Amino acid sequence: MITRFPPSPTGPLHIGNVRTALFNYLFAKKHGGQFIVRIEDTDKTRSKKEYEDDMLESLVWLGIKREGELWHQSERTEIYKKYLHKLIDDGKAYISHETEGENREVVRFKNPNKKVAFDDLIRGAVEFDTTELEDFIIARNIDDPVYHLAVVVDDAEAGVTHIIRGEDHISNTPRHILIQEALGFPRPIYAHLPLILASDKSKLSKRKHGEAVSLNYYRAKGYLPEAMVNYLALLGWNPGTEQEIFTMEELIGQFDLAKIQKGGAIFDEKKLQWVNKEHIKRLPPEEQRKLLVKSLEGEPYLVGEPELDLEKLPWKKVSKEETVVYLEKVLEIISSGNMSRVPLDIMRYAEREGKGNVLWPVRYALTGATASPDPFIILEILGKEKSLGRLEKAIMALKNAEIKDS
RNA sequence: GGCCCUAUCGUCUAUCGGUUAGGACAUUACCUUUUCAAGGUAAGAAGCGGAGUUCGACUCUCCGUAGGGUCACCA
Repeated sequence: MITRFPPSPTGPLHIGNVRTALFNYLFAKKHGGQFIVRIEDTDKTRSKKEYEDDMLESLVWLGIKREGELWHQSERTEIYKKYLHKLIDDGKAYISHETEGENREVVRFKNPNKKVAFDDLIRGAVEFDTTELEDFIIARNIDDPVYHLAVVVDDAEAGVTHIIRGEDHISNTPRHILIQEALGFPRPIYAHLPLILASDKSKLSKRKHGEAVSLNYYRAKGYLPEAMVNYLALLGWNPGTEQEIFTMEELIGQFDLAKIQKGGAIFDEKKLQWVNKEHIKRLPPEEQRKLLVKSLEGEPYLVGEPELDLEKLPWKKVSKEETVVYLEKVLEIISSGNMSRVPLDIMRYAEREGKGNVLWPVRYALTGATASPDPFIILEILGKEKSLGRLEKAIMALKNAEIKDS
């Protein structure tokens, strides 16, 4: 059993492609087969080496491991040429003299104009009448094959048994089957995946939906590879149980093409966030802390000056006067102690006075946010000077308010 | 428009003829003295419409309707 992922290096790796690669990988691994990758760079003007490198590196990051050698279609023109000649010699294709277009002598496939039916693993029986395809082009010239010819040849030569790809390819399938038949290749088993949709239910596309369609966008936002894999696996597939958080190994063990959805699925970053959070929780504490700190970079309440609402500063029923006392004590601890034992001292004090009474106003004074990570992390990120400054400011504000009140 | 595909809460989905239609994300409310990008409890929220098949349809068939994909010398 061999599955494949054939990206075209004309842009950064797309979320939809990631899922397609993942499903091919999971299916192959589940059945002890092989997962291969091949670069479809027959479009010489749009293909770029940097995109290829990015895609390959992305797969490594995700933990999707390819096997076998990496084919480049651009290096296989002699092979395609051989098959092109065979087709022409057999009368299954012919050189067509065009009156329009750049290339005057394209190679066209002689369409037998028949009905082509295939059993799709996800959709069941699908039938097309190929007549409307007419004598479609399979090469720009004898040295320059078009996608349809190249895929069929490569899949056959690589021994690909299962073609799992996006639904947008379903209408290409009859063409491919026709070429396979003309060349005497065996027919692989097809499975067409439902598309990943944007919130407007249209296919996710760079043109329409911008950066949010590329894996790099989410990677830069700090999402874990495990979370991307987990979430994407759940888009259009489910194990039939109520488990939602999976490791790659678990996915491989439970993956089943028969449980794939037929309709498209909208990509929901909110749920991705939740999946990501669940994976973070399963990490060792030091890793979690590192991630937390990293994710806080650029947080508005850390970068700019926090706006304080004095009413929110004291915890619950605590008065402003008492809050001032608590904050001044913390201020003292921070300015006198060395930073490494400050958290311990504050905690000890807070436990004596009531954790909420002390910790809440400290955290709020530092961030101006009613929800944020704990005060100690904030303290560490802000540093001694900045933290002291913010605490002093809060204390001053409280004192001024008291004067006004009385 | 032709061809193809699809159709359960806002979203991802369970259900393979008989269920108070289940779960998760999100939302809302409440709780929590807060080492908390948190946790807990609760609530609201769905079978596109119409025929048929059947004792019985979310589930099967057909017809509508809606949405999507595709119609390149791009992959």
